[in-house]
Amino acid sequence: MASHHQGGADLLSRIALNDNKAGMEGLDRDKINKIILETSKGSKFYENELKKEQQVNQRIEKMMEQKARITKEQLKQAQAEVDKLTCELERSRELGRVIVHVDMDAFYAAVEMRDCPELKDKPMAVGSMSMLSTSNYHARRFGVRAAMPGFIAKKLCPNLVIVPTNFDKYRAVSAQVREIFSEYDPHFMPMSLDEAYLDITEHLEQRKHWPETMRTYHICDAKTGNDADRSAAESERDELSPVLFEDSPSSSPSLSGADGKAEVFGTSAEEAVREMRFRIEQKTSLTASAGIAPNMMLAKVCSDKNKPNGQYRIPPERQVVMEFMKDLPVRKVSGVGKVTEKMLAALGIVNCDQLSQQMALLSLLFSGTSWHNFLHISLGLGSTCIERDSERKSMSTERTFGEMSDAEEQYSLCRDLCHDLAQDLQREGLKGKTVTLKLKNVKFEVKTRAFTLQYAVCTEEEIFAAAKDLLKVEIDSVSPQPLKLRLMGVRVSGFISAEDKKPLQRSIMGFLQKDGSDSGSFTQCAGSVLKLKRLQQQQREQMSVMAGTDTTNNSADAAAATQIDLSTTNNLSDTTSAKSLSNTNSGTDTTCYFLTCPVCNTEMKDVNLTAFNNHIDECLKGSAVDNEPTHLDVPKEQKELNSKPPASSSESRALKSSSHDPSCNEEKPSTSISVPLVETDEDGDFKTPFFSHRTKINGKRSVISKKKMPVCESSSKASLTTTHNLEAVTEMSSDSKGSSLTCPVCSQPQSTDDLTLFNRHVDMCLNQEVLLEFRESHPPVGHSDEPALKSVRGQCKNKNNNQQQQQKRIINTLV
DNA sequence: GGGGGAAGGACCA
DNA sequence: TTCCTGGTCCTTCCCCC
Repeated sequence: MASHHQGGADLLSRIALNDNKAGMEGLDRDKINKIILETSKGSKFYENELKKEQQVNQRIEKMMEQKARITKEQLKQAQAEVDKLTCELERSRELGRVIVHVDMDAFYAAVEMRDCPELKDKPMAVGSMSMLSTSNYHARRFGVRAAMPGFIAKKLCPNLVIVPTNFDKYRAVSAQVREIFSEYDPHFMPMSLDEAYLDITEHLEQRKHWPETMRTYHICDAKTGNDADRSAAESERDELSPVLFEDSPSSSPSLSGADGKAEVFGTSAEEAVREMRFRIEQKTSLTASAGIAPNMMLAKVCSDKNKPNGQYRIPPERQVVMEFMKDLPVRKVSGVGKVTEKMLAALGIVNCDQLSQQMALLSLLFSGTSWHNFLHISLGLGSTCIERDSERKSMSTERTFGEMSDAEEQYSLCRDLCHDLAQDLQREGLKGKTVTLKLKNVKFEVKTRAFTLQYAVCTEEEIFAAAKDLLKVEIDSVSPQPLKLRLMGVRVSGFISAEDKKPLQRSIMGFLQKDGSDSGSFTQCAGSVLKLKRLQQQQREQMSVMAGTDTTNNSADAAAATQIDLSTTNNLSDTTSAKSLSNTNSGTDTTCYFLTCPVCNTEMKDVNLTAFNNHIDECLKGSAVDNEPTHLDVPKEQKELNSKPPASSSESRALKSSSHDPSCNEEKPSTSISVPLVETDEDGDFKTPFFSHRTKINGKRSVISKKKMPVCESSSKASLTTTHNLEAVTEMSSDSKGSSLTCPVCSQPQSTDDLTLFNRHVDMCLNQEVLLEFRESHPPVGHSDEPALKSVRGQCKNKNNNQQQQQKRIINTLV
């Protein structure tokens, strides 16, 4: 390995030159590594790399210890398992598909050189002083390569020209190339702007019957007509290619047939791919390399084989495949990076032949997925099915900057990131439930902190609400020291499926999104109350519609929304809006609610808690999940409205403090927990999470668990926490920017310097006083040892478990 | 032991 | 002086049934 040549550089395989790239052969590695080391040494980045390197070394040490403990017997057994699996894999080996991997040569650099011919003789790279995206082949001679910071590249090659990236241009060229791809495989799979997998099996089938005219391309005609501004560059095309790729094993068709006007391509796979590359070059003046093989793994390796401007094919014969794999260094395989390479090297495994020799050992040292992957590689197996339109799993945005220690600045940046991300998400119509904050401190240590909401989000306010809480925890954890950051990123994942997306959230968010969002936190709070009031008004209107005839999809939304309305308001002073729906009687138990049975999903209008609990008990006893309850008169329409009963994050808190569950007795945590969650409501978008109908849950778990919510215990209590904050906020906003305000519960003035602290205080008061009162006035129906009810509670708790876990973590950090 | 979330890391272009 | 960005997948840990 390169790094071994360096004295004491054993730890630096991470930082040393990686000559895995095309065009990097035969360099003076020692000299290059020396420069890289000298330039890097002492930097925070270097220190961090050193640390990571040591971690890898420790992993290797552990692995070697493990290896030493392996007995012959174990090895024999493992070998048997490997053999068995090998047989199965062999049997299912598929050689029938023709998979092509196409990779544009030094793409960004090539585009820049094409458009600026004076660059073509110079070593150049695309990127900045901090990071290069790619380099041309002149620069590679100096050891300059992608993923290298520009300032180091400059040390290696003082004459290096660094051109800033121009993604719009690359995207445009990429679109041209993809147009060609789609003619060979309409379902091709783009991997990046410059790379794609194609399955040309069908194309070849048709191609067999094509007349020669359909396989004939004229050397200049194929060029696009809309590139007038590029004509100068194009005129130099013929000179460009050889300069770009001096020692290339060129098979460039346009050059080989330069004297002829037209080129006729054959019907074989090689000819089809050669034609495709020819057309790419004609259209863009850029060259591409390609690999043709029976599967994606092999095709990818092949495309690198004759790079640049070349192609390589592995025919669909097992023997040839195995022969090809034998000498292939494992590092050449996509998915084997420097860490895996180093770990395998420690076991004496460098090429794929050795890999297959050591499979039994590997099966004992690596996880199932890992060694199965190794086995696939060693057999030359890979995916033969190009996964079309695979769904995106996450979306994120991140930014690197100079040291940033000011918390205000950090929050502001966080909001900016959320803004950008929200735009991206909305552009793709995505909503996700998990918000992850990524932080890199000035020592290059990366931290991620995630929070999973019970509902999917996509707006700036929603994402920021979660992200800023995560950020706050991190800032607080080092306080009074400042958090010194160099990167911040925000990610949203856990996208809900199209099915889940449909009814509820969209329509509720729809109500709210009609309003523009304000920027200051106080005005946002005020705005949130206004929005809430408007929502309540809308819900009232919809309620009356529902009570009448209309029970379409929207009504389901409205019903859910109405429930939120009730559960968030009916227990506190602002009963004005709730009155129209709940008859607030003086008696404790007679208050009527609009509720959903967690067992049978039936919605009940104007029921009191006792009746409702009785209903639940009946449902549970009969375990008649889908039976219609007969003891409560429920209008038919309402039953259709219950696809998404609401639950609030506060509910989990309320549950947690339930005095009936011994494990849920920590009053304090449950109050602190609510802080970050309640704060997330500030934008006025409804933050109250819902139990969503996840198909998985529907399919697998008991029906009870999917929507359990002992209403007397959770909904009503939840409302306390949710509402008081809005009220607090109301006061605050009316108070403009006063520095103190009165707690609505204990009536004591509180500082408003920190909204979080204020909310925490109110939560505490509520949980201590109001909840107790509430419990007294609403004793749970039945006794706590009544099995049915217990079970409901238990499962309810379950449902909120993960959130609680997260909350606990936050508390721990806060405390 | 399995499921699921969180956190961190490997790897890719 | 200065070491990216955006994505996926995997592993490990933890908690709960």
